[in-house]
Amino acid sequence: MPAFQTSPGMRDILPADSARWRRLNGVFAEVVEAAGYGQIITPLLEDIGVFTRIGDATDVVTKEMYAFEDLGGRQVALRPEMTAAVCRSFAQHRPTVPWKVWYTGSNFRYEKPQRGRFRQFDQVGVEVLGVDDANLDVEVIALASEFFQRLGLRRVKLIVNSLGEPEDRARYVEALAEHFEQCDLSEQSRATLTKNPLRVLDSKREQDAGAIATAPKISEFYSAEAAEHFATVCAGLDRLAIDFEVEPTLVRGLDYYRRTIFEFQGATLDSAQNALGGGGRYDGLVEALGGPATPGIGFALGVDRTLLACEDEGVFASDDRRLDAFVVDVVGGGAAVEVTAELRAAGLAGDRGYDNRSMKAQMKLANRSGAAFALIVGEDEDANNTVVVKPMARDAGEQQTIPRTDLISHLQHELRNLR
RNA sequence: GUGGUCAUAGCUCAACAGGUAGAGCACCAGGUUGUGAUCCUGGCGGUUGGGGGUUCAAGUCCCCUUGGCCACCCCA
Repeated sequence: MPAFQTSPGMRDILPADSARWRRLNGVFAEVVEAAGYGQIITPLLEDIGVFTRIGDATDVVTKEMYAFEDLGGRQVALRPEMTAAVCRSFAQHRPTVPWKVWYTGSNFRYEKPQRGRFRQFDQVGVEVLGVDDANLDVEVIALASEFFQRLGLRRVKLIVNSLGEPEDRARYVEALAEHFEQCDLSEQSRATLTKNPLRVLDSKREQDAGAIATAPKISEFYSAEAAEHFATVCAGLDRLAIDFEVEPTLVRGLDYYRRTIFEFQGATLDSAQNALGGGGRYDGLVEALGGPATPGIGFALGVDRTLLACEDEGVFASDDRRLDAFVVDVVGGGAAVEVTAELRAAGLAGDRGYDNRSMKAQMKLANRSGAAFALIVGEDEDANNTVVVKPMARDAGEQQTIPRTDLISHLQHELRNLR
């Protein structure tokens, strides 16, 4: 019963998990940097208008924002997503296009937490501004796909769809509303219908299944350009041998999407929150934020959910931390301080015991640390300028007494033999 | 926001129909006066999430509250 604990939906990522966290970020950075993307770091806090001005009617911006007035009287919000912030940045700095950026960081949404859903959650993602080419859509989807592959995930399902041009989408929404009006929808879907008919397609309730199955299809409303754009995307994915399914009911959450949209689902995730990530085109978003008319596309992947999927697929088999050496300081003198510093200066990973604890206690620490060698500094060693080097592995041979001057080169030699 | 469910030691969990809280793991120490991982012995550790009520007596029953989990919703 601690006096304080993390606020609901927020948590500490402790060392055991943060290593995986770092690995995921590392893999992502490798994949996207190799494709010409540069990292962008934007503030956690933005003018609230960055998120509201785009006219999004979703819960994300209407009900779930951490919004408040700062001490200067500005209306601000913790970012609930990254895309709008990146577009704001584009409109502010007007970089030359194509502008290809990637990011990693936290977002905030005031939702009720459950498995795979937190109030502070991390995403990695990319955004590209200023390119209309459908082949870019292919590239962006391929990058996410490559990232999952590189992580070691095998059972990630890709679904894609196109919402058509804005006019196509508008006509479709109208037709959809008309259709659903005549159906016996669930109460919740009826409420959704008045806000955004598209999202009724997302309903998982059985009562709505029939109405959704008989609903008009977006593909019937595509203009020639939209149809061609989408066909190019599908052909490109085929060409790269990326498995995907066209899912006509995929609409994605945020309202600003146009044309290509896609989502990655964890096939193994036994959870309601199985969307690992998704994205799409949002031509028009930059303009809505006061910039020039600029096409855009991107995706965001949930770090927590991707890590859950990794867990389920057993991707991280062995990730225990390993030290090269652990210094056991029996005399509590300066020798151990020097030895530890020399280790680290030589680029070896080393820790040590403190508080003059018994040799036995410190050996236990050495064992627990996973160090390859224990370096014992006792009375004799301190007096003779030597260190006992003891291999910790079960069958790694006898310990040796080594002169301090030879310690580092001896260790480096021994470590090489271990690998 | 709605619904369900749960809350006991640092962790995982016990405690018959209300009788005054226990185990494993972890941690610490000793067995081994300079040596871990095994083994043995011992130790530390809890106002049973918080508050109120019923009762001679509440971890156990009732109410409120806080938090976790799961689902709806929403979405990553």
